[in-house]
Amino acid sequence: MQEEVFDTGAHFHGNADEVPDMTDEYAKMNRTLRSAHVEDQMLDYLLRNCKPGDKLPSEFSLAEQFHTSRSTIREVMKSLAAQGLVEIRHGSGTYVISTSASAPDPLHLSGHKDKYRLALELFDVRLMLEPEISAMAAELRSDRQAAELRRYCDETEALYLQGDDHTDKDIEFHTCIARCSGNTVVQALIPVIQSAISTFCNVTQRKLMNETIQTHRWITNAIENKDPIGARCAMTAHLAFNRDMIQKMIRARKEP
Amino acid sequence: MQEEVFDTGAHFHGNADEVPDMTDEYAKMNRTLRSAHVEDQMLDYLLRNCKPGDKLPSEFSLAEQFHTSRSTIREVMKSLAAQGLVEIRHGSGTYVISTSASAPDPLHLSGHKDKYRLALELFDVRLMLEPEISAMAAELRSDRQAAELRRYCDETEALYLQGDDHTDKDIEFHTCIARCSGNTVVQALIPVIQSAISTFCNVTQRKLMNETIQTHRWITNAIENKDPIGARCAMTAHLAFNRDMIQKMIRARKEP
DNA sequence: CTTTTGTATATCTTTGACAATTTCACAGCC
DNA sequence: GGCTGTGAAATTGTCAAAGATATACAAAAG
Repeated sequence: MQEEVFDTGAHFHGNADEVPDMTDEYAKMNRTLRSAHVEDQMLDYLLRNCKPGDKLPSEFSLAEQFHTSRSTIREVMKSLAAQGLVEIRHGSGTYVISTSASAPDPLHLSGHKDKYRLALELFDVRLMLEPEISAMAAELRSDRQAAELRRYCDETEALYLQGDDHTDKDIEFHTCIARCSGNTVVQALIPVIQSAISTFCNVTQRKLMNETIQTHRWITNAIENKDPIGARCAMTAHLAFNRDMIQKMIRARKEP
Repeated sequence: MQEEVFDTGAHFHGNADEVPDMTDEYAKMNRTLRSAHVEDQMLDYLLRNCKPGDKLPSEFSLAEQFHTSRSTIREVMKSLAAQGLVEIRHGSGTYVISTSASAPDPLHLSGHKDKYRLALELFDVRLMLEPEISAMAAELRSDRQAAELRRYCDETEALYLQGDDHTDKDIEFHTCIARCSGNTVVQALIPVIQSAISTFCNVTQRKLMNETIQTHRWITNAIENKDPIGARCAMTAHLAFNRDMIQKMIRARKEP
């Protein structure tokens, strides 16, 4: 009773003679390997719609939904399992372990002495990367990605109103922008940097959330309107505001 | 010709202390999954007997040596690839990336499909980070650091005149600038990015070295003169030149 | 209620075949 | 000689089908 939860982008499979040439979206991808594409989509889905503990559809079912073979699905799953994202239980099924694809501390930032200063440096790096990335995202985004960003805004606000922690959603939002930009390096970098901020520094404050929600919408609007300069400005403002917050915390701790 | 390099523990060598023939008994006794066992052995072998760059036997050959099927081998390889230990190249073979469990590829960039595009993305990231870092370095450098930069320039030129590879010195030079800036995050990031370029992309060309040496001196002079804007410009020019080189290589490969 | 049994479902493994890609030697040309 | 392209060989990628093995769950037996 597993519904079609995955949007494989490859519907309209009525003709059994031959898959013409994938689909419009596939055609854009320059003939990349099937498994890599499936893995990307799977990763997208895991990061977006899954909670730890969730059970994935069976391999057979996944193979059908992705219009591929069980072997391919198995190899993708093995890869995801090796990355610690899912766990495969023989005879039972495949389960989501974690929805953040980040290793604990790949850059060895944990040994830093002054956590405020580390936070400042991390925000400096973000200020170099993310405004530019946002501009690129505004130019290159797909319609589906724009909708995704908007959804993250809504979900973050919902978590805020509930009083829950929105750190993970925040990371996903910024990672999604990196994904829109098409730059896979930044895409890998953002979650590492951001989770380092939340893990080692813990400088989030509740009064920041309001700003976060508002500015995230601002950024989203700019990207949706394909306005690169606007996106760059909004992202710069967002990060600068947060950096200033930390700067003030440092001063407050040192002066009095 | 690939010899029998793997001791699968499942041969009929007649070692009494060693496990007796258990080609079929593995599953029964150990209860561990076949693929997990093969992966363990493979990992053992990689960590002990392999150097980065080594080519592994073909999947078919491995399947024979481990008394298993190609599918199982493939799944093991997918898992190892996801851990950044090996790289699988379609039509070519499987190659060792790293022999240490410590991540030399913490961002998992090795699995990228198109190495030219990856190089481009890496340079894009450097273009976001390093000009700014250079400007900071120009303001914050110490006298000893300036001398250090100058020494790197000399050493790089010496290597060039000898005809040796100067990749490592190049990485040290840029890392040193990051150190001057005081930002430890960028300092950790630069070597990762730059070694990824030289490891996964291998787009260095001898005619680039001349430009490298000249521009490195330009950058060094600006930092020495405490000229932030000059340092930013020089670094931008340096990276932009290299990025353009790659862009041309991509065009050359696609157009004809 | 507890234990056993049976059944359905899921993953694991094997086998065989073919497609896609890369590599390399070799012939042909300037 | 040096360059080019062409085709065979090697290698990974994908697909399909079948049986083996492990788990989950419900029904039956004690």
